[in-house]
Amino acid sequence: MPELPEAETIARGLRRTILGRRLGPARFTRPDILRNRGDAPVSDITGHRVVEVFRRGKRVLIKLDNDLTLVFALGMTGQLTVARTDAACPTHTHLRIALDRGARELRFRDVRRFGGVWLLKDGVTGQKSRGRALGPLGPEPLEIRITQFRSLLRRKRQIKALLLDQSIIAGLGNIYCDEALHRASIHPAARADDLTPDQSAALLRGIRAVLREAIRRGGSSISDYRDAQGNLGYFQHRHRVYQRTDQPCHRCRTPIQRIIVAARSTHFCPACQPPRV
DNA sequence: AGTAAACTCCGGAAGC
DNA sequence: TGCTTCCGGAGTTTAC
Repeated sequence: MPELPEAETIARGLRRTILGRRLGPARFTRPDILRNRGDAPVSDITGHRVVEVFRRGKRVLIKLDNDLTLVFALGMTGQLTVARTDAACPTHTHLRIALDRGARELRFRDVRRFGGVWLLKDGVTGQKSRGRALGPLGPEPLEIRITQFRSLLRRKRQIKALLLDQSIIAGLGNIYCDEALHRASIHPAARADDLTPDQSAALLRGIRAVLREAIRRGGSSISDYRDAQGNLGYFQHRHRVYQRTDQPCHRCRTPIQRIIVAARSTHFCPACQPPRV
């Protein structure tokens, strides 16, 4: 499921393929995949150039030269790809935007439709209308400082629930939460405000390390994830706990356990990540 | 107020 | 073959 590294990989791929290109008309196969109404008619993107492609949290943003920004939330099964227009179009493709006078197109596909598209006016910094497209969104884990991170942890909630909360810190989902907590040797159900300063620092290091390595390997393809070229990621082969139930911990050989934390399936090593100090 | 849990969306996979 | 159940990102609702 697309989290920060997958969104980053897609954004980088799109930057290579559509930056500076002019968009043609958009065609919605599922009009309700456009989640906002009234910011601007979709026809306003036609004929405008892509001036910026970037990521915020788990979302991919495409900014145009007329200050309109397309925001893509990938949900669980979202795919954002560039393909030749004459190539077979898979089912559940909800939006197609022509490129290069129609030779190629940008395709948004989302089998379960937990994702969506927003068209925002005045860019993203124009705060006003961004509404559900982006906010409320916490700071970026790859940019946050340790003092700020520690202050985010001053709550009684379970640490994993906190990390999953996009309004606290942006971009982490189930996979990278589990992986980061394992790297930091912290139990996923530990109370955030029980972590020692050393544990908090280890956790931020774990988050950064796992995100950077996942980005380097093009993200994790668990079910539907593909990059902008339609390729699989490679990081799923490097997972140390996620979906490794009953397999040996890479550090101590203890079988990885699966429990439910924050209503999410949660994988951890009972020896390396003890419940209490 | 802060936190947690339940419910909603959706469709594919797995189990019976 | 045909049910039923599970899963999950994220918003909303309900309950402590």
